[in-house]
Amino acid sequence: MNGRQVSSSRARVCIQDVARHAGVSAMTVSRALRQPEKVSENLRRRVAEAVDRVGYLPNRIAASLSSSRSNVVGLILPSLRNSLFADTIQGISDVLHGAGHHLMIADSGYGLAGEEAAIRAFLQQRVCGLLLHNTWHTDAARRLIERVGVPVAEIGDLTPEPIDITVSYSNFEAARTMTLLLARRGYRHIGFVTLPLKDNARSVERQRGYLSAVAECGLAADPTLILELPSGIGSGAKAIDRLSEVNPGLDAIFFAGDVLAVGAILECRRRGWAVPGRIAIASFDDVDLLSFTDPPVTTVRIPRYDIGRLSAEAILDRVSGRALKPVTFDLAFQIIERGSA
Amino acid sequence: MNGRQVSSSRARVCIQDVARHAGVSAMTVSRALRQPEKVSENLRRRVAEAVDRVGYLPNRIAASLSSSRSNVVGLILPSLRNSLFADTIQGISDVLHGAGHHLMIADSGYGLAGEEAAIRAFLQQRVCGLLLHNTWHTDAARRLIERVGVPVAEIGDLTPEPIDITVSYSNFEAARTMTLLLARRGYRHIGFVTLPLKDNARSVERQRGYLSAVAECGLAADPTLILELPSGIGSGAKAIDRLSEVNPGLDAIFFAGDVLAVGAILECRRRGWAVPGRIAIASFDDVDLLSFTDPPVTTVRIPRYDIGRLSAEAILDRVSGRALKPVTFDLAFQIIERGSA
DNA sequence: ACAGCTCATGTTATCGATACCATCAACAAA
DNA sequence: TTTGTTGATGGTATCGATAACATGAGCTGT
Repeated sequence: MNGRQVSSSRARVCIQDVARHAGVSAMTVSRALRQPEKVSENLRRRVAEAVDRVGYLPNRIAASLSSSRSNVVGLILPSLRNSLFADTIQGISDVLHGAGHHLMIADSGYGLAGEEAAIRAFLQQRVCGLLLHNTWHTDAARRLIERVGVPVAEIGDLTPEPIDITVSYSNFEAARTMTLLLARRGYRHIGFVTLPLKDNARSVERQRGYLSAVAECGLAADPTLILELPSGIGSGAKAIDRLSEVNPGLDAIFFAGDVLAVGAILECRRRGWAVPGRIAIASFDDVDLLSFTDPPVTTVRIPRYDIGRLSAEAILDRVSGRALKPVTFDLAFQIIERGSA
Repeated sequence: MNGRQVSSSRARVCIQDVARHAGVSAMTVSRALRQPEKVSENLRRRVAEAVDRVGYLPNRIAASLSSSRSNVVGLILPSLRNSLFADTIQGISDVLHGAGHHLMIADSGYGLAGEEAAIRAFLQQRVCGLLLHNTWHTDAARRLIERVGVPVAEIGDLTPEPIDITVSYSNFEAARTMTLLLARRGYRHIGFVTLPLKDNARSVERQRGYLSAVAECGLAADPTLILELPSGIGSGAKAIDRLSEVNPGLDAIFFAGDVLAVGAILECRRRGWAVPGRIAIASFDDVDLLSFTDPPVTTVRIPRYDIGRLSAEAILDRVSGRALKPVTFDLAFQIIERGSA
């Protein structure tokens, strides 16, 4: 007897104890719980009884080790603070929990190195799938994932070099489409405000979309029309300030993310500028607030909940062997035309 | 040889393989990785080399089972969609990941039964600690937690019957204080808008705080001044509508949560009502938007990030044995006086 | 020079469940 | 009656790491 330390107070109940109480073997208990249809009616009842008599809580850690099968999916986001991710998380969670799986969350701190660290940590936890919001990754991260062979879904953007599954929309097309809309409406000096570009494929793609549209329309690609600002409402006001100062002819601004546009609307009102009379405003991401401002803001709506739901489903399909090959879901974004442009 | 199915393609590397390559025992590898100071300089190097030659990823599942120690903390929120929780999650995550721990998240769907299910699931995953936003729980949930003996921190409110650790602020006092402020400012017909009360201790406490303040000031506890509405900006406008219709004398509204107040501000502007001239508005939770509206909104600021940080720290202290007893952190809320009241 | 220590490393049993195979009863087919 | 088949249950090795103890080399002090 190799008496390993056992915290005496709380008696850990294991499957053996249940087996004893039910007068069967551990194996049978395991089966009765996981494949009730495989055991006799009678046994099923006896086991169920024993389970709650002794207060048995199956040990998923042991089950995972034994079956080399995990029921945890890891999600890595740039930041947990950004409320835009909330819908996606809910979509993921709804699917996973509905299927008896669990969700682990980490943030990359908006950095590739941070993402790699999180991936490594999750692989050590033996997650059965990974959901990555980033589409840029370090080489080491890609190698790790490939070597382990874990299913991965990238959900932040469509990408030319997917690791595996992709469930997203085209940031490029979304930004391009919105810019074209502004041009079609007759705006000729369209400012563009982007969130930080560093390590952020989505921001870069949106900017490319803007530039592409501008070129298509034969408008000047004036670098003074572009501004990179940190997230937050305050940045909206700052953008109005800076862009209009340098570009007197400015007649529209496309805010490529977050709640920037709300700040801009408020700032315009403060200045007494008519929107869209004096300046038009467009946004990215349909935060519900945008429909309540005066005027309500024209924006790109992203199917965030669905991205979460579908990506989780794709991962589960892979985990369960129902699907085997990489797939790409190109979810449609939607332009919501409101009064601001 | 009991050939268990092994997916042949991806060779799982285990500690034994590292040991072989380094010419030492598995135990030594384990030590070299976890307690480098316990092995010779020389070995440390050889093991490190072997680790990345063979591409070893420690299996935390096996480690947990073997040591009966987990490095995963479970967090249960009423909903993942609510962006108010984002700061708290970030606080928790920062602490946990800084200590090599992980975060599992589930939502209770704003229901006690949902919470119990999530707790049970997390205990099966053998989390080393639980963070609960609710302070109301089913009896079964309380029994489960007690029997397992896992450290728990309740973070949504201070409570007279804590399970264990509490890290929060007093919803009652916060609401009471704000209501008193309004009364002191001379408002006599103070409306109160609450989020749904069902299964939600926080909402109930806030309402109690309001009622307590109203009573203290000798104002009438008029039930027509109280309105229960679902979350969302739209509810703000609806509240203005309904309350002012029934109560012509209404001179202030205290919105006890979420972004309700923003909707109200926007609605007032639409109606051309002066704030606070025609009606004063106060809010709960300092969403940054509230400081950008016109007028900016007087509100209660909750130290959400700190709640996350401190609760995670408290759990880790308990897990590591540094702390043993239940504690309560009563974090101060803060009244932010702005122009709306 | 030898008991007594310390420090580095190895051996073995174990955590709790599951995969795989063995077994055995009941029953159908020949 | 015998063989084959099906269905229910049990036995044993195993997943991959770690705790606890064992070992053995090098060192100290008297």
